[in-house]
Amino acid sequence: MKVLSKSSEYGLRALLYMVGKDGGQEFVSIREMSEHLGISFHFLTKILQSLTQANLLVSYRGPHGGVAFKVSPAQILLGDVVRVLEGNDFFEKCLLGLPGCGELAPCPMHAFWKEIRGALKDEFENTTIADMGQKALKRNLRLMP
Amino acid sequence: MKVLSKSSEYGLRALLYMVGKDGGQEFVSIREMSEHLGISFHFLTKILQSLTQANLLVSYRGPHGGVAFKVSPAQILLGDVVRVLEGNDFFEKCLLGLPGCGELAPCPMHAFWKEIRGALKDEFENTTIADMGQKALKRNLRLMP
DNA sequence: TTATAATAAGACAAAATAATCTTAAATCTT
DNA sequence: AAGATTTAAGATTATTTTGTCTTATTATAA
Repeated sequence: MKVLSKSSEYGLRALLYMVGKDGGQEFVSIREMSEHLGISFHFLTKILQSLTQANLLVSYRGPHGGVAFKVSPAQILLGDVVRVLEGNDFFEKCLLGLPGCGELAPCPMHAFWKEIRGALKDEFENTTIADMGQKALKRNLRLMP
Repeated sequence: MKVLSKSSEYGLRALLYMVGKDGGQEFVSIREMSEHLGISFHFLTKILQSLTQANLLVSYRGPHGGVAFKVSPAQILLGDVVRVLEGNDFFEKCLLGLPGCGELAPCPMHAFWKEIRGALKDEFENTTIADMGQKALKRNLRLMP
């Protein structure tokens, strides 16, 4: 049951790392993150570039460069992140992959999938990176393999 | 939010088609299904082979051959199908993909993911192919694109 | 101003998933 | 017995996702 792509997994873990570091105030080196989190540096760079282009982060080159939050982590929803990294229809897809599935022409799974999918969407649309970061920090939760 | 692989999508759709056809009594041609459902014949064949090898279906070659339920569709859980087609750990995976994530060493998402994942597992472990097929038949629900 | 450190961008490669093709084996019909 | 039909099995190809490598660009610092 793989819900998120590697891009989303890595992107979220990186953002949580950033919050955990200093509350998300200053530039964090991508190299440093890639090493601490056990993620390929170049791959992570591309993921964070997407988040930069989506105006969630800002980046800075040169010594002491890295990425920092452009929008406060208290205003970035988990849903915002996955929508950037996986597309806007992330929470809309049919469980059986049928293109036109919806209230008008539901597939056999539609009724119950709607519930589950809705619950996840709800969580993702009401939880911020800061919320998760707080929790992670307080209880010292894992961010790496 | 793609939860199931194409194999599972196709496999479930095929089983639902079989139930819808005659209540799952007689052999249904894979060719016929592939055409009705808009799925590649050879790919579907391989998927149904897996379900046959897992003893959920039986197959028969030659004219009027095909596949039929070995176990009654009223005794096949949705969970059984996806476990065959995607592996036994289907309902156990960490949202962030961290290998050891669990109660002892939870990731920041663990608490809420456990809930959602549990709800889905619950549905899959308490809903049979026959249940879904009944519903589909009654309301004439879609099985193809 | 030169060397160094860092991200940006895009080409390239590897791996996993999805789809197709070919040949074999089993079964039925005539 | 011969031919047609159908699944079985495995090889091959295509596509998508994931990961790596190289070169450029920007910034700092000596």
